[in-house]
Amino acid sequence: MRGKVGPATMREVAERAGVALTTVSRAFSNPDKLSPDTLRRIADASAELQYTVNLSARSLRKRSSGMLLVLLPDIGNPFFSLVLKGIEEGAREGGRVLLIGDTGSDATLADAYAGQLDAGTVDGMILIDGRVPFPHGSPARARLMRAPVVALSEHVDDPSIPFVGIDNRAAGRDVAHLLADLGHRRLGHIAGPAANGLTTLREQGFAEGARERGCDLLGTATGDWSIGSGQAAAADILSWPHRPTAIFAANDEMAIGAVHALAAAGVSVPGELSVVGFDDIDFAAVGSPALTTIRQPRFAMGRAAVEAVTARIEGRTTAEPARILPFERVMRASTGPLGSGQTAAGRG
Amino acid sequence: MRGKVGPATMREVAERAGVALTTVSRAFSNPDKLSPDTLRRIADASAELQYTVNLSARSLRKRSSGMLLVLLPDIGNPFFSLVLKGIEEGAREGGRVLLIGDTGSDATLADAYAGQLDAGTVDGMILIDGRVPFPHGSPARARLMRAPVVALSEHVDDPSIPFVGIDNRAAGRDVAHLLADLGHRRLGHIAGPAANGLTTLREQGFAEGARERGCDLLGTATGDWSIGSGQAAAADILSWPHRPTAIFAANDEMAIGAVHALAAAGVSVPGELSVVGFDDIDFAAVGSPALTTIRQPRFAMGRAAVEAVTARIEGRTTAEPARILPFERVMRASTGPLGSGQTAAGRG
DNA sequence: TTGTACGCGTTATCAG
DNA sequence: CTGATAACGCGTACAA
Repeated sequence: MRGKVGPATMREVAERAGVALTTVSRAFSNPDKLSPDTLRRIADASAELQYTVNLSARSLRKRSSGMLLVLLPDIGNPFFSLVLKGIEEGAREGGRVLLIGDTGSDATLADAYAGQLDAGTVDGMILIDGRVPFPHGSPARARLMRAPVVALSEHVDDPSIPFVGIDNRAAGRDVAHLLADLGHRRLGHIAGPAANGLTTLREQGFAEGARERGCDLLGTATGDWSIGSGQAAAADILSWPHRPTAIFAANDEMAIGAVHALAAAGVSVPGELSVVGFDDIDFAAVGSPALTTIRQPRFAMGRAAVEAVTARIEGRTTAEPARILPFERVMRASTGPLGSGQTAAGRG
Repeated sequence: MRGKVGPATMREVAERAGVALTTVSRAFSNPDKLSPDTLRRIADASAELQYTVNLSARSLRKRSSGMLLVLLPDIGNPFFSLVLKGIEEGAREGGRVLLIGDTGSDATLADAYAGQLDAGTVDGMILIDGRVPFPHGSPARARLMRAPVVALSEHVDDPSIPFVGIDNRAAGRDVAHLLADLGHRRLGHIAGPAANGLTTLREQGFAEGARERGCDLLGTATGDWSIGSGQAAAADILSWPHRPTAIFAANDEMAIGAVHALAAAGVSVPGELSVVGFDDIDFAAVGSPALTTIRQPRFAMGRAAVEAVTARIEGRTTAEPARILPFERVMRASTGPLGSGQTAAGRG
């Protein structure tokens, strides 16, 4: 007498619709090959039973799950929000769903997540944390390399994995040029964490651009992308024997933290010190002063990344090794020409 | 001659380790019940083959997947970042993984995601978008109600679903009291989208608190939680015939937008107008002026929510109908006593 | 166009 | 403590 508990199965739908199990299965994969009448009966039966395909079973059978795994270092970083929206939208259009792994930059954890790909639980993987799971040379790594994987935003050390993102080095150079064009000659940098690929590229580019324009890169303070680390870095910079007239923070959060610390220390921005950020997150536009920054096409990056994995999943050979998207200068109020503000205490 | 392609299976591990398939299975679920020697051989074999359990198969068999589904309206909203971190951490500790569904507040989409729960693809669900999937009274809804589901941050219309979050009405009242204590009597409000439960609660609470202290709530401008909508709302408020001396924005982003628009319009904050936000996102602390706001314990909320679903999943009857966490006033520079700034142009 | 039969990789049950 | 065997729900040759 006890009724069934779980959701309906195909067999139940089949019985109710008066067709064979197979037919129901086909109704969900190859609807075109069924007679309209049969299809309708199945649709009705499914609706009445509120039937949903069991994804575990389908996935076991098809060796594919309709899931995309996204590995990122910190879901709390607002930079990722729009990127994820782009990925989400693209995945949805492709009928796939997102599994998000926040690795906290922990390799063991990342490997654990990646095991899902290896186990066939997910169809493809987007790496936003700059690291390829599994030790180089291991069988698991080898298998990973044959799977649909793309690196987003940050390069990974394996060149055979397609990359989607901007040219970070060029962007770093551009910041130096921008500052040089404003007349600045003494530059400072707030870098991201040392081991990070983005940190390196932006810093190298910045140094290169400075050199090209005959500017002095007075020094580099190291942060960890967070607002707080930007504040600390700014305090550090203020203690340097030779103070720069402009600083470039490798992301907006550190730039915002720096601006805040500078204001607290009574240093006017951009009057005494110009500040440039990176990413153009939403809050960059509404700070005071609003932040000059480099805009990354975050949403488009997300879309491009899904497109790339999807292509590989479906066997389309769009195997471009890299998809470099354009970045963009966004000039706002946190930068000004050299000496603009040194004269007076401020301009009201 | 063609080698196998996919990852190793239990059978292969079993063969290599010289044990039965069943034994390998047990090694991964009940390791305690195996002899150390057997366990070791299986461990070795697994390592050599880089074996990973196939989660689809396990999930099919166990009718549970080790996944938690999180439904949220907008992954781009920084409020969710820390909440998600809390959920993530809790899920991980429980050996579970996160499936994140960004519904964009779209009911159809939410239902599609929720179907996964129904199909047993996910073990539990955390609703952060204030809506229970599936029409009231439908079989699917009925099944959902028996599944481990909790509402986080925003109440849902079904009282039988446990809630985790703060008392938003009380928080709204508190803001009014806070402002009244500073001497303000003419208040304005920037509300969230009309259909939203959070909007209603905070607005009602604010109105209530204002009434209690004999303040006039001059009007309410409606936003959509975004920075831009806060800017627009502020512009609107400036056009009111009677201008308030303090406004409460229902979240920090709108508050930040408002402060920005106010500054652009030459209105000093808090000199001429005090502004209070809600949530205490990271950026609230580093704006200029830094934002007075109500802090929600975002991380703890996430943790509490996983704890609640996990309890239900594991059959522990911690079936509290609600888990109300404390909010906290955070006084910063965007509020000041009435009239503090009306006298002079500013205080250097 | 529709139905039959088998297997995907695991876990649970029951013996040994 | 260990092993054989039967499902779990679905997709896909193959046959009709």
